[in-house]
Amino acid sequence: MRAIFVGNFENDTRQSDLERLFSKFGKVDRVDMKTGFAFVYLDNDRDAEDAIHHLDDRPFGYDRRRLSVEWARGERGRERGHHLDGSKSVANQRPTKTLFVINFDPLRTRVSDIERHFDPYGKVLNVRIRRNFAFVQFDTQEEATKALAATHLSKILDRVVSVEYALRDDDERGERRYDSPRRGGYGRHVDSPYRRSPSPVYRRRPSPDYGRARSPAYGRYNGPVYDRRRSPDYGRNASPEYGRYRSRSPIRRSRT
DNA sequence: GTTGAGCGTT
Repeated sequence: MRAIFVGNFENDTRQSDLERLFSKFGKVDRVDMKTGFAFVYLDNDRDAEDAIHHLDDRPFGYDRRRLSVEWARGERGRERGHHLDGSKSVANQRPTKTLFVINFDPLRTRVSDIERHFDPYGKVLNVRIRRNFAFVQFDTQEEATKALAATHLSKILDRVVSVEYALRDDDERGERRYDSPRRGGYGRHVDSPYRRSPSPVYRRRPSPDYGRARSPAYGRYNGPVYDRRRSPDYGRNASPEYGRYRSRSPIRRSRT
């Protein structure tokens, strides 16, 4: 089952919209909704071909933008056993009571939604959303494990989510941080004459800052973006300058 | 125009 790439739909297009659209051509296995594009899986590749032929370049949605529909490029789009759970296939080894949840709709999903979603599987102690992912902490490992099994690839607000064990359990979070400056002596790697990191740590992908206001530059305005329909202002245009890296200009002024 | 976001701070 190959993945079909779908692009150029409106930003408020939902997974179910695509599901509905593609289901006319065959059984939809799943839709992996990303931002601005999505991957659709039809059980039958023949049906997929069919869908591609019929849907590519076809006006869709309120704005009647022309969809881009084609076979997904890249390895992940090809057959290769499908660990296409959206995960990096290197899910976490070590079970933790805190689960890492990703791929929900970062704009609409709230803590309460996630909480409600995981609640049936145990006592949820804490839910935190950060950017495009969330952490759900359970009281016990059993609950967490059970919850993971039950919710991985389940839908939250219409989006299929990936659930994994978090790298760090909420419990064990940085107890060692500012514990006490130089106690014991596990700081042998810190006393180098150089600063911690001399070179600017390359940020990983410039992942969008969901939840936070991304200064202009995120999402080009192809025209009026406020009258799409619905509420013109979700309140996220506030905070004009959220970034500290506001001045990326060469004002490095090496201390003189 | 777009091809798979990935581990957090009180």
